[in-house]
Amino acid sequence: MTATTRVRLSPEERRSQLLDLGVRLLATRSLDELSIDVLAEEAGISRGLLYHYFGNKHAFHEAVVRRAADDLIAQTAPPAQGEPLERLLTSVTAYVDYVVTNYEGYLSLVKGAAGGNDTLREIYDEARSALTDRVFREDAQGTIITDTPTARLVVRGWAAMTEELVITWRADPSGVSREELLEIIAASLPALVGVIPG
Amino acid sequence: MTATTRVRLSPEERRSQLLDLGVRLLATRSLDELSIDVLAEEAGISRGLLYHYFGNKHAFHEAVVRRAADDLIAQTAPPAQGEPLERLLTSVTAYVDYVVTNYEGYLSLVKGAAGGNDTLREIYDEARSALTDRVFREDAQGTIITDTPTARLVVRGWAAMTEELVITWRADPSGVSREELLEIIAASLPALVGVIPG
DNA sequence: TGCCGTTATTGAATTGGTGTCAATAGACTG
DNA sequence: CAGTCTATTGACACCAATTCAATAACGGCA
Repeated sequence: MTATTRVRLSPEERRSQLLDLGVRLLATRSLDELSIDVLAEEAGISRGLLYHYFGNKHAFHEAVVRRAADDLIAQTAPPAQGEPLERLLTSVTAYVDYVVTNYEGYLSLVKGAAGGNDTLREIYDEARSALTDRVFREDAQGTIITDTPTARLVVRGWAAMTEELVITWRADPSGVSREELLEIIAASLPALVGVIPG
Repeated sequence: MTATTRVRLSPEERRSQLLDLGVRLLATRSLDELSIDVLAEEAGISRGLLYHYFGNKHAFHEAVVRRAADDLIAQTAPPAQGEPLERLLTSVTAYVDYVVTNYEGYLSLVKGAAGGNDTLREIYDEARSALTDRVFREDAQGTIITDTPTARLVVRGWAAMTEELVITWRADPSGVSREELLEIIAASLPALVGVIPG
């Protein structure tokens, strides 16, 4: 068919192109439907080239997930200035909007990472931390929360809850406004922290 | 090797044997590592027989997940009697203990279902509902919570948080006792409900 | 402008697991 | 104890993952 002459790119360009395409395709299919065949076809290259760059399918999937996670992290960076609670709200808002906009792709990312191997889960965990730890890293005064094992556990739980809320809401927003959702998420953290025994 | 003569069982027996084995093997490997080859080998039957009973791998996986979910539901059934809050605590306790005991298998179930197709996710959702809806189904008076779209959303978020808490805690319980964990989970629901706007 | 070397890229062959199906052989029945 | 039903098998077709020796763009140099 497309008997075009082969195009030769620099390794960085090619690698980047393939990763971008991989992330983009996650909006249409799940991670494990993202086969070497499909990717090569869409990219207009041979399957062999993918192996040249990524070694095997798992490694390719890892690289794609990492790229997607980096996108997320970059777009939800909390502001450098402001009150802890205010920064929290800003960051959460960015997260909600990101998920709303990139819904299908985000779903593939989450499901793929959760169902995948340990490496995938680690990458995903890092992205989650970006949403939580960063906001409190500079909250050394403990305005919101003091750093204990229990507090860490609760914050982690809060992050899981937040993800579930946003995904569920985005799938069916009926009856709940974006502002209500944001309010619930932001107010939840102090409420949960208040529940810590001791 | 095992050149045993073939054994002929009734369809119900065989089916049940294969599902039990499938659930048991989830403690050792993930859902998609549970290949037809592995199962047939472990069961001492031919691959063809698995296809005879389940049609294809997906259907087999669904059946295994459903069986595992049924186990969970059965073992976390809330008591018929008692105050709503008390019943909640009992049910949550059963859930925590179930996860602690069947950790590896539960992980495979959760990851497999989350990463899988819609059918798998539905089965998994039902199991989650067993932990939440059942407790409140008879709470028609609204002692704990009134039934609104927002409340449903929050309860769903609470369930996701609970799962994350238990799994994370079980992986590394240092610094947090089982009783503290239970207290956090049980107290979280009223705390979260209190955060609902309006 | 045209040759040359480097290396990005290909495609054919191999491997491994999924799914199909006609043939085989337990167990029950008369 | 032969006959029937059907649980069970094993060989084969198929598709996706993976390997690797051969190929051909592109930049540099004459």
